[in-house]
Amino acid sequence: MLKEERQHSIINEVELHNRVLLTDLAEKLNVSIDTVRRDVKELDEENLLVKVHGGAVSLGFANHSPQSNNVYALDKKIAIAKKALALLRNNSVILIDGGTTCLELAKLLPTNLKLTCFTLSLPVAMELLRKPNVETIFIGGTLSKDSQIAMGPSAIHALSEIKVDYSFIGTGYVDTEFGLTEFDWDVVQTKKAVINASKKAVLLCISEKLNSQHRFKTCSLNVINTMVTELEPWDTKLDAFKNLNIQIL
Amino acid sequence: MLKEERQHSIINEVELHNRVLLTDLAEKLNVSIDTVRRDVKELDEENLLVKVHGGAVSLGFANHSPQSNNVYALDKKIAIAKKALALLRNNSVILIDGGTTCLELAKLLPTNLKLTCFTLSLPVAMELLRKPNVETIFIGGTLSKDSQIAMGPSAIHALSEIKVDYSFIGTGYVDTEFGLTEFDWDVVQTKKAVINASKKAVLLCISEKLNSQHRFKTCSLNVINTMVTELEPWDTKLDAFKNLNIQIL
DNA sequence: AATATATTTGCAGTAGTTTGCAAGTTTTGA
DNA sequence: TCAAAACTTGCAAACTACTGCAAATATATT
Repeated sequence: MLKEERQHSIINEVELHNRVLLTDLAEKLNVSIDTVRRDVKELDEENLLVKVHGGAVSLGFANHSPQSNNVYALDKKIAIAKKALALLRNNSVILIDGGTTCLELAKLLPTNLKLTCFTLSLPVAMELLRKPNVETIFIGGTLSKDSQIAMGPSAIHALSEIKVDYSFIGTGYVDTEFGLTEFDWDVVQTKKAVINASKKAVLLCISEKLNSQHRFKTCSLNVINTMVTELEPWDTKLDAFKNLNIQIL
Repeated sequence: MLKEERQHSIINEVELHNRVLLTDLAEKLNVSIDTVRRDVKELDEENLLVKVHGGAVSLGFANHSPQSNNVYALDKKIAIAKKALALLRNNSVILIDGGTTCLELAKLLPTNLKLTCFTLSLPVAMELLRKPNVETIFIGGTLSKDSQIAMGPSAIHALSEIKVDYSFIGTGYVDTEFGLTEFDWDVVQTKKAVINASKKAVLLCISEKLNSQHRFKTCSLNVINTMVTELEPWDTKLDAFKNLNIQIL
């Protein structure tokens, strides 16, 4: 096997799984660990990956800095996603909804966490495929052009046949009185089906959305088991939600 | 054997397999390794391949940066996709399979063409969402990490409930005797379901794949209605396929 | 056709790379 | 803090590359 081939495989492996161990590479490529070490060192010097102790990580993974994709309040959404991670256990069966906050959750799933993960969202699915220990199942349906989410009867029907441990959902608007509301009727129908398909529903929601409403209602707040915001639990903005028997993270 | 001839063989070999060893070339071409070395050096200087220690790699392969997703024989695949477009009419209901050739078809769909389009492939779905007049329906299922395609029982079941006008499919290997074959068993099961879900099946296939086989059979060539390659219809490589009642584009 | 000129090819010796191993040092995580 | 794992360095064996040269082949000229 040529050196170039080997290095190409290493790049592929790193890009696919975000990280890789030198020992695994050596075994897979049938060369000594020294050779792999030298290869990774060269690739690091060419800025094709980042070498770390014991292995290598992809460039995208190494850059913890918020990249080119400018998401509104990305730092808050990342904070929310990190908190939500605490709910996950090995071998959980979960569902991740669409939206930028849920996408951050998908991105931040640890590579060593074993999960079965359903989703309706194309971008979330793309991220989940990068996680070596996550089995990803896409709920099929008609795709919405702007939200990139599967919707419609077939998606709702597919959801009726599953029951996941946790679903992580976003919402357009949330309010103590009206609950979760949306601008779009189809989105509401799909989110209802998602909530029905889950033992526990976890709402991921930045504080800007608290106390806002729109025209179509997804559900009342009492069907939500856990709400995750970027705020500290004792923040006064959350007071109104604490009386509703919701776990607040 | 003329020098030109030999160098042409070397280029072919490198492009087809992405890499080649000087020792193998010397043996195959019945010349000394020095001669091959000089040939490869010249070809490298002409930027027709990249010489590396012990062999040579193709241009696309050499630049193993993950960002520039270099597709093998992209120009041929684009040519195939353009030909396949001729089959489409407004309001057709079609299915586009995964694979790089099918992805090119999705990219090249005219923005004014009205279609209902099913797919199992995440990258194809991403492209279809960019087309304003295409209604995209994703066939859900367990997503494969390397092919980024929905597979498994639920995908096969979802396929059993539809019948599209045309399905555009790729294949790993194709041969007049053995038909369409694949490396992967699950892929074969899914492709079978795709073909059953379509009134007409269109095979998109670069000429390099003609007359090659692998271990699992998708279907015989007689269930394929149309075959699209980058070759001219009168190319002799297609002669063997013309006796099989297949439309050739 | 015969000769001169240029190119190509294979060989041999030398120079340079790559690889795996071993000994010693550093980092990591409990 | 300690033990395990990972890293560094130097080295020898195997492999690959380059150089110059002579024989073989091709091309051009008379």
